Amino acid sequence: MTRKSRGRQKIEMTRMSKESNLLVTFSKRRSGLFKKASELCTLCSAEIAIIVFSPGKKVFSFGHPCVESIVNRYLMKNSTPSSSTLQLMEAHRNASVRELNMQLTNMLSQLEAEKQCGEELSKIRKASQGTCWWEAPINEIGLQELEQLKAAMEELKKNVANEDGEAHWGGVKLFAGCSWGVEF
Amino acid sequence: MTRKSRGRQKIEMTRMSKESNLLVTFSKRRSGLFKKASELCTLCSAEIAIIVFSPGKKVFSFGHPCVESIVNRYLMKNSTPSSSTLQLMEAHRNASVRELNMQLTNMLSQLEAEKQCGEELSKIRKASQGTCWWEAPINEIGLQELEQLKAAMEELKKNVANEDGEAHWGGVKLFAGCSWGVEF
DNA sequence: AGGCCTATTTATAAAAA
DNA sequence: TTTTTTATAAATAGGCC
Repeated sequence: MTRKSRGRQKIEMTRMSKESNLLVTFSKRRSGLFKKASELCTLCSAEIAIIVFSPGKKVFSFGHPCVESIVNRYLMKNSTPSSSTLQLMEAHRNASVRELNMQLTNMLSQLEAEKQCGEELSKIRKASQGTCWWEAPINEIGLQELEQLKAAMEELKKNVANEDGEAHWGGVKLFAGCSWGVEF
Repeated sequence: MTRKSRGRQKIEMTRMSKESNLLVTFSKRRSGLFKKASELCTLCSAEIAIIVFSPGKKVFSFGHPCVESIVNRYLMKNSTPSSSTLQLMEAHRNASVRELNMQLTNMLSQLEAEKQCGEELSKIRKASQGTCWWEAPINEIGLQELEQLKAAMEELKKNVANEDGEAHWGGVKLFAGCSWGVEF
């Protein structure tokens, strides 16, 4: 009787040369991997997440109890301000930061206008001091605080515009941008 | 001759009852799982990340080329505004959002002061219109824009204070908070 | 892709080191 | 804990549907 098959053959542990073989092996071994994972989960009460990108960039995943919860727990443990964990957040917020930057530019011109407005008021009040009976008392602190606000926002604008992704303001890291999406 | 061992025995696929056995099996099968994963990577040019939490909550991971890059790619693909992917970002930014809220409160009082300042100016200008030779021309647009800015910031403040984690402003999602950390 | 088959290679349970 | 041993259970390469 002729052998129906030579049975399982030993293979060299390098990238498989035949693309057709590679595809079928990928499929078989991927399911084997997921099976091993699920066995480890049930036998030992382990929690496992597996993410696989195929040679064709398709994504497969296994998770017990689910991928997200395990990945989040993992990222929580490993998150430090400068770690690459933040890269995801950066990517998600980049558009938002640009938006914020634009809004800040708008706010700055608004505040510039307000400052000039305040200066006019100051001039007028000085010039007319004690001469106009109708002049109400005005809080002197307004202009001073406005100056501080303007300086602070200019600092913020400069830092947000930095390209190193580590903007600071007064020694405090700017942790995330915000998209305001308002038209003044 | 007496058998030295009965060899590998079939086991039931449920949580192992003997804790000592469970520990040994976890260790062996975990390394077996990681070996299978690395073989799949080399044979098929796959990219794999595995995160394992042991029964004792210790974390083990395998990644080729590295866990972070694969997890990030996975999260990118699966991120939708309402998905639990955002929970991580939420957690990272919650403190920052509180800070932002505080800053906005400060800015609002600043702007309130500026608005009153502008109103005083308006009054004064109206009252002294054409009567004071030293009055410089003042840009009327300042106050109007200030009103808009104030309304917009109040809206933002209200939305940032929302606890559903989905603040909006003018229909645009607030995608991330920002910690300014400035003292006015 | 997803099963089935067979012969063979691998993984591993149990015990001991 | 990891490693070794032994004997056996599982996984799988290469076919073929």
